[in-house]
Amino acid sequence: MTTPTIDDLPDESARGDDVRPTVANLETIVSLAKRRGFVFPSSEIYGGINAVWDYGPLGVELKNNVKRAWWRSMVQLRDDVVGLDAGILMHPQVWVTSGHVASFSDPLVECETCHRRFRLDELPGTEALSQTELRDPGIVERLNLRHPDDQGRLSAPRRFNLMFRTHMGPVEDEGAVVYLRPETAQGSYVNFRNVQQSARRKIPFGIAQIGKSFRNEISPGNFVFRMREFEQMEMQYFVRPDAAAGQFEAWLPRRFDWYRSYGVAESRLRTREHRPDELAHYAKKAVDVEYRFPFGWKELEGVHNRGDFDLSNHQAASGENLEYFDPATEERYVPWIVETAAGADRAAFTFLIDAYREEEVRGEKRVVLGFHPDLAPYKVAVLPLLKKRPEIVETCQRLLADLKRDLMAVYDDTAAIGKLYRRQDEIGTPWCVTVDVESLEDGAVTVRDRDAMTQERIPLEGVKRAILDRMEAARP
RNA sequence: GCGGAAGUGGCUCAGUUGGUAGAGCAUCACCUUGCCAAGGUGAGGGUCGCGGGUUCGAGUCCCGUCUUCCGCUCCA
Repeated sequence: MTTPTIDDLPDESARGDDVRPTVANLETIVSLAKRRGFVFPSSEIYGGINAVWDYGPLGVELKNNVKRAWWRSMVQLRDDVVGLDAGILMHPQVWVTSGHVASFSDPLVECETCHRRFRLDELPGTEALSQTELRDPGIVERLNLRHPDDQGRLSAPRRFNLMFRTHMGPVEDEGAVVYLRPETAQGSYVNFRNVQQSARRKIPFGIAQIGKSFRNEISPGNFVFRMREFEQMEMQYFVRPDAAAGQFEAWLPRRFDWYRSYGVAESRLRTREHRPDELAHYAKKAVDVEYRFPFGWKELEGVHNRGDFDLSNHQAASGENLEYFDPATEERYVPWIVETAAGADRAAFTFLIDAYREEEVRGEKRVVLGFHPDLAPYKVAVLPLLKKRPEIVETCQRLLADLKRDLMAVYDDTAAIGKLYRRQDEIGTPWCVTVDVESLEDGAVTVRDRDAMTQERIPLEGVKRAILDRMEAARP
């Protein structure tokens, strides 16, 4: 597979019709997710809590596999990116310096008559306003904005900060306020010098990080697409200032390609560049990789040129020197940063939706998940054709124990063979191994491939090798 | 957050003008069968999101609240 350049990527005008069947609606995938143990509503026995979801036995395998695949492509396979796991709690000054205390918020106005609150940018007459104008405290007065329903006077816009606050230590006063991080990136920035020196990296190099972030979103929703607690997979690439634009162009297609390489339909992927007025406060340029979800084209991952915004501000605020000295050219500069910011939950969600297939058998609709083998929760199921014969069950158990040493494997004997296969199809297990009466004679078993719908007799002792070889062959 | 819709066993739903809950699938057990959702018998599982009210009596009516979905909006 050749890596496309930025010009080869489909843009928002290229929204071709899918040839592959898609999930009819969100409810279908939500009920499948719950029925089979991928995702449950959080705290469900108490009525649930908004915008938090729990991963069940299969979901946690899927999400772990997604994170492992990302880490492999980003850290393991690259010489120029190293990993980091910074704390969720950071020094409060970090968020002042980063601009999140001031800017990471939505402007709200309150009606002085009915005391209801509105987003300023949703009021009639504010459509044309820029982000800067929306943050202007005098904007309501200047435009003489009123509550459309009762013509009540509106307060000046106040910001509703998207960061969760909590207290550090035993005293809950204002001086002890700390934030739950709204992005993992700042952990990489404040550790820039530590990582660069300890890992002896020369620019350009990157810091990769996977971890939880928290945003008190006003409008969460769409299942796990926008949650208040979510997991990010971010990579901060530190470059010479004059190399930032070129690195941006290089990273975007790599990230686009990553989703494709794990089986996401290219017709459901596209890129979209942010308009100047929708850029985040730190970004010079931003392009999203988007997926066509059942609820529309939505961002999967953002590639951002953050310039020297973060490091320069941290340098100024901390008084620490965060410049990089290039021994070859004897130059000294604050590096620019090209960031790739992906959502682990969104990625897992995408792979789940994109793996979804419906088949029709005898008028009955049934679901098959066609996960890439590296992402599938279980790689292989061991099934007895008859469970009456103890030797067959024992053979299954021995094989299972051997497979489990290297793979997620599962045994099931509580139904007829057709239903056992069916169950595995529904949770996306790529391979099934069936032990039958003949196996006791010839020491061979049937290996069934979900996608190819082929069956093959393989000697018992060669089964694990055969499956590992097939996984290796499918790996990007 | 605003506007609209909805919340009944794990899932999908039925439940007539209010009379103390049913089905299919799923799950489990046993019998039968033995390579692609098999058949039979049986079992478990719901104070109908939660709280209050009206009523002799509420899944069915009223109020509140929580949650989900669709739209607006926004980010990973």
